[in-house]
Amino acid sequence: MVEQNLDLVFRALADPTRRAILDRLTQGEATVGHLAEPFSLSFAAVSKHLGVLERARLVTREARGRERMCRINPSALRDALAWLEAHERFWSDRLNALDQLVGNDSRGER
Amino acid sequence: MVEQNLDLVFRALADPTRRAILDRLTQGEATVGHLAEPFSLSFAAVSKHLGVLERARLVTREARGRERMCRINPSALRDALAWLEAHERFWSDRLNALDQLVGNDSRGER
DNA sequence: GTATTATTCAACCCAATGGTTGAGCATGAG
DNA sequence: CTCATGCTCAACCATTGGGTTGAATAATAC
Repeated sequence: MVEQNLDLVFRALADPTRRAILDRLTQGEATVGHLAEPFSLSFAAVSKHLGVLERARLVTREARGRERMCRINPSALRDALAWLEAHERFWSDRLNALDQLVGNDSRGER
Repeated sequence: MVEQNLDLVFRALADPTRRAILDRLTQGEATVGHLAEPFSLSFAAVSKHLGVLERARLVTREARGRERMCRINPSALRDALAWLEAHERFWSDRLNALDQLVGNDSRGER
């Protein structure tokens, strides 16, 4: 997994519209038009967002007639998850250690 | 956990310098100057990066004498992890289902 | 007190982002 | 064939982002 991929993936995830699109796509594939509906955005804007997701390899677009079917790209997801899991594991350990150090259960506090 | 926090966290993670800083901080707290060393960047640039990480609540800076000690912020981390874990779990399930559907083990392929 | 060190702030530059609109291009419908 | 549909592309605009430099602040060293 290349460092640069992480840039693209995290940047892609940093936008609420794009996260909403991803959420929507977890319910199944959808056309660009269908994906655009919920947003008060121009068609082209949504198309651009899909471009960002596609470049991050989080989504694939496939021409189907004159429509474009979009779906989540599993293999790319694994790369991102690998990084996240590694850090999650490390940090979780560290957090537990910190909790003990502090001597209270500060989990979930804000 | 607010949507906007995710924006800040993911955006913060989208930069290789900032990820390197985080990696460095997992080995223990460090001053701004110490963190800046490995990079061929101005002091101010690193200070800015730390500002981004701080605003995302991934890092805290604490004045210690004339130095500023930086460390990873556990409680903020938990918020981000909650989101990541939820999606990881969902996607993992979906990926497994896809593997079975395709009828091969495509895990980790590129 | 003065000089030095550690860090931030402010102003600036340039490239990239997120948005718009309007034209362009296939494909499907009549 | 013609027209409408679905989508992308290109040009543009305003804002943000990452970087720089130089001045400002604050604590330590001498």
